[in-house]
Amino acid sequence: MIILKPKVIVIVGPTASGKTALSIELAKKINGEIVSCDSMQIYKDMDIGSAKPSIEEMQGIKHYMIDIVSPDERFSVAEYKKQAEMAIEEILQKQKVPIVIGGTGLYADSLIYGIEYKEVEFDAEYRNELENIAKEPNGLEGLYNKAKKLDSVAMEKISPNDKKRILRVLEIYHSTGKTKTEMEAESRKNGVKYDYRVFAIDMDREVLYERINKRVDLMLEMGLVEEVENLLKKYKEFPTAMQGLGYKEVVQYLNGELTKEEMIEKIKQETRRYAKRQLTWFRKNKQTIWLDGLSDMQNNVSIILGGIN
RNA sequence: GGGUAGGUGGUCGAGUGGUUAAUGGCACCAGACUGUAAAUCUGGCCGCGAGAGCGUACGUUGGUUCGAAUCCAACCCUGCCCA
Repeated sequence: MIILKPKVIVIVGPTASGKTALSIELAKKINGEIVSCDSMQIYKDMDIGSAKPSIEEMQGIKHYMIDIVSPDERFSVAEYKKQAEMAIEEILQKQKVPIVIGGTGLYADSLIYGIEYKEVEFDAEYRNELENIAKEPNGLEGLYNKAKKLDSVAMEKISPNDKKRILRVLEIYHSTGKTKTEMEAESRKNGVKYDYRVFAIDMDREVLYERINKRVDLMLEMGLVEEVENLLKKYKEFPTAMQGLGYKEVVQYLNGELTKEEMIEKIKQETRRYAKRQLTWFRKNKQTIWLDGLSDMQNNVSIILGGIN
């Protein structure tokens, strides 16, 4: 007898494509609960800028993976994967349908492909050391070559300019004694735990960009600047949280590096570019069923219902 | 009205007689992506063509020249200064 893996619905899509509304509609219809897949909504006190769904919007549907870490803590995909799977398990135990929803492709893939992240200690001192070397003239080039000697396979895909990934290759080796390539091979060993059904929302690019622009204006009206001011007051450091779109620009504005108009334009522009990158990511998965964000929501719900049977 | 600086590809901005379809930045498009991912990086980017290539381009119209975005003339427009 074949044991079927439990079904898990995944809905991805660029910012401002209507994921929240669709997911809640769907959850109501199929007795589902929502697992957020968003690298910024995990942070507490970052509500407006991360477009977190409000209590009213949630309409009583339980949401997981929102407000789970403090902005002054370091977070990572590995952490996400672990906790999100626990959430999925919990929902399944309740005989409900897990709906993973969000725009962070890396996080979504960690679930969809069942990537197992082995323990890798974060060594702040080593990171620092590497950062300093990278700052020197030809420093990055040296690190690139060093990484290439360690793991030429991984480095084939990494540009000599890609500091972040070069550092990562070195860090992995530094703290585990294994290469990134070895780690990746191990990470896929266990296979996928659930029967993921992936849907992605797309929409006319121009309309999407319009919606993004409007949403940024709305965020400002809702008090994004005040939100950032409060964050800065409340927390001392932001190892990962301040990478969030909208947040770093407001900080620049508060520091006098940008005028208000420049800040607004920059947030809009960066958000548009981000949306484009998200779409690129989602296109990679050929199993994905695409939805048109501009078509009727009930229609999209039906497509999803059809896609999970 | 006088003087002066200028008008370059979607935009900003180099280029001052020929390897110039025109450096670069930005936007835009496409792509990559396994522990910072709303991050980081790569490629393309006048039109047509798979390509060789062809066509059209540096305010306008003429001119000089074997050859002009680059020199000359007139005109149009913009900024600044003086009236």
